Amino acid sequence: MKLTSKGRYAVMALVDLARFDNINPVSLRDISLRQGISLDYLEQIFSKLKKNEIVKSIRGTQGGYVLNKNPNDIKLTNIFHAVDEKVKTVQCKKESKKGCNGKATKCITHNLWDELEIHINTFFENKSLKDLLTNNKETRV
Amino acid sequence: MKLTSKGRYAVMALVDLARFDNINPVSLRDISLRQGISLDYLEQIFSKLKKNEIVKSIRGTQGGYVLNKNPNDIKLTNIFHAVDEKVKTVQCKKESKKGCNGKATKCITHNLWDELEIHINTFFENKSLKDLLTNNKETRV
DNA sequence: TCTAAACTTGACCATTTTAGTCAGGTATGT
DNA sequence: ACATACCTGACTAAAATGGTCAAGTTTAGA
Ligand code: FES
Ligand code: FES
Repeated sequence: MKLTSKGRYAVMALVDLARFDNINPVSLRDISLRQGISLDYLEQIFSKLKKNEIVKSIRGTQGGYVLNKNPNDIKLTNIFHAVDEKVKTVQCKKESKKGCNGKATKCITHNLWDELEIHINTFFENKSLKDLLTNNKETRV
Repeated sequence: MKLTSKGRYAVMALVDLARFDNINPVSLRDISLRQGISLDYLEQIFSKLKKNEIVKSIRGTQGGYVLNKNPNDIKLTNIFHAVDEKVKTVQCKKESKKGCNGKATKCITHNLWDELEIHINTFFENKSLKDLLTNNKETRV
């Protein structure tokens, strides 16, 4: 169980973006420099964030990206979903009656993974970009 | 974020083992057949479980594996730790003062990943093998 | 109008991880 | 003796990861 850097970078970059978003759009080059993330990689990530309407782009000189929603309305769930960072704990298809072992019944640990998935998603749903802006906040779920 | 099948199988196999453990040791071959896990792979996994004193082995004919502790005392944490399934959310070294970006300060999302790690580990610590034995139990953390 | 900044797209790739397999062992109950 | 079952280490195909590279298009500003 781990977190890939695509999701990690996406959140990082959005926090950075939210901070500097006040007046002008923020260029990826700036984010790249401030956060130490490869520019080319950022472009891939923001392409997805844009498709999912989390950010808007402004082309041309002085262009950049802008949040497309209120930081309070951007949940971590949305971000992860946008960059295909999937919290996948069950192995089987959820709709299917079949188990992950190909047998006709769900495996003996199915319920466990399902619970875990809920547990993690709850965390992500309760956390918005705004929560991350105030740096030293104590948040317990 | 995902779960690898090594950890998944370990839990599966241990639940199976706990169920059939009453009188005789349980052979990996049986677990392999019942759960649809490759025997060779199971051997790797049980080798680690044994090193971590979660199971005991009994060699020879009619041999097999036996739990080394009360199911109530085997937490998911222990199992995952045994098979090197790591819940690693922060990227940086925890002890180090350096951030994941190599800079002198922790990155702007460090606290978030740290909270997440705690959140997940809490789940694993509160869940024992015994909890998994009664199949249709409702457990909410 | 020209140019540089910045977004856009898609192909490409090296490395690492995963999920095993294979080939040999060794111990032991019957 | 011999079958059963544990034990160990080496090996590997396939997928995921974490990028890079190249070739655009758009637009503000000089
Ligand atoms: S995870 Fe759903 S059947 Fe095994
Ligand atoms: S995760 Fe700890 S500094 Fe980035």
